[in-house]
Amino acid sequence: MVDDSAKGCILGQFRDLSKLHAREEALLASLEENPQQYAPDALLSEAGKRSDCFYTVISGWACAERVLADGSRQVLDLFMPGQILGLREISFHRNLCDFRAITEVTACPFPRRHLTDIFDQAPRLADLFFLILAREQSMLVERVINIGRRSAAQRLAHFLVEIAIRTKQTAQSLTLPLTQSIIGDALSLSSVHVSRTYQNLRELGLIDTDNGTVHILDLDALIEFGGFDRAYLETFSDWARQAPP
Amino acid sequence: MVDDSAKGCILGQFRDLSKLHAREEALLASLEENPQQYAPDALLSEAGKRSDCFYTVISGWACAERVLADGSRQVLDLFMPGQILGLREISFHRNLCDFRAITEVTACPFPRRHLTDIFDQAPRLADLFFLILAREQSMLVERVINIGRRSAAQRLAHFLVEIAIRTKQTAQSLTLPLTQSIIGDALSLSSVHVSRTYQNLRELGLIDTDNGTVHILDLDALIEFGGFDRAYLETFSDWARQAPP
DNA sequence: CGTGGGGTTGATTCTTATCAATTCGGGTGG
DNA sequence: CCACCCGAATTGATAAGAATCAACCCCACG
Repeated sequence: MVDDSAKGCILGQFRDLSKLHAREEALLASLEENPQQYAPDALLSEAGKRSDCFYTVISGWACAERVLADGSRQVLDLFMPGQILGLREISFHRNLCDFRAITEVTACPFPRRHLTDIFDQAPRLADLFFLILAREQSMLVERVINIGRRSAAQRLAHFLVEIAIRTKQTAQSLTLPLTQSIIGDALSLSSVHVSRTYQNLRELGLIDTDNGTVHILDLDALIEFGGFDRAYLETFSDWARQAPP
Repeated sequence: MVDDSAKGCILGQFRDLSKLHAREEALLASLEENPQQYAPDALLSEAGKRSDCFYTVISGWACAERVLADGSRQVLDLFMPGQILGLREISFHRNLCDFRAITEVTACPFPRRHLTDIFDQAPRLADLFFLILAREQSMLVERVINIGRRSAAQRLAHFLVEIAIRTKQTAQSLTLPLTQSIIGDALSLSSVHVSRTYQNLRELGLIDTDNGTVHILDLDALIEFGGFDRAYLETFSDWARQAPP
């Protein structure tokens, strides 16, 4: 169980992975000392620019995106409260993609160097960051498969299930602050086709929609239909060094 | 410059990232003590199975793939000598995808636990593994963009450039031990369409092919055409703790 | 009341998949 | 050395899925 104090901060996902010491929790909390506000559509960080920050998302939704030469856009990840944004960029001294606020966002930037300090002071947290990075990678793998191998309807079904599980809105009604255009850019579909595909899923009796909320009528059927496999979000290994007593 | 002793072992990519101590090099070398042979098409490791190994590839090509319920296949990564295979699976106790030899492969399995030992004994190597994982993730991002947003011809162009750069076959002729069917599964195209697309690129004067080797007639044009950006393979940050003197 | 962004609908076009037949090339066995 | 075989590559014909273009609706907001 994640207690309430972990809402809207990154402790939650770390606690999912391992029991933490007070000192480790304090170190993680130190990443969230400098909250900033970002308006919808604002860039937290821009492709091609030198960047030496990560961000933790406190509230709101953000995304990683890449805009191609022809103006088309691919949304690469969605970030929700409690997630770390920009980790993968650490390998490079220039950003490879944009990070953009979707809704009003509160996020805490912290310098890359801070992460090495943390690794120094709590080597075991390095393991956990490693796990988190690996898990993000698995989500990208699902994205490749979703975009590469599934029909529009399956893609959307898979996407909705992923969001439902990630936001723990297991109940039927799912609030998405996403326009169909953003969903299209995430699933490599045109916004027009997202609209038709919603209709399609409604006709199949899998979901119902009204105005920004999606009602999942039959979660199991949606999971089945979208070829969704919970494994990549839920079953974690016990690799990582244990906390000393 | 990478000296010859780093050919076919993972030292090469670590040295690209940072200067290493003899002790660190010895630790890395300890990952490559147990070479195994795999026939073409053999599975190193299978989706859904419990797994607690990584592999370093010594020779030959391998891939990560996922086979869907309907029998279609998505190739997720290609692995060449000197690369580490299976890192991302560390988050999970079951494999999320297959790892398969494409050619005859020599690879060294080593247990996950070994990695924590290394992190204990050389914390700075943890940073470098972190960087490598992040870089792999960036390659996946390019894959998403390639599959999601580019035409078949651009995809193939991008793919060929990536392979050329990764294998350092900068010269015009590029040897690929890949059937068009595998290329199709990697680019989310049918094998038939890969054939037509090759033809397309030949007509554009960008490449020429004969029997498993591709001649890149105009690398710059191919890069331009495929929308390729070297950044994700080449410019690395200097994050990571420095070697103590 | 206008205005504008998001969503819906219809008509058409484009890209790529699919299916089927044929060719090519390397390896094998007689 | 030749006949055969098999997997890979090519070619052609057709079909499906999604993009694009354009019009229109709805509604929140000034």
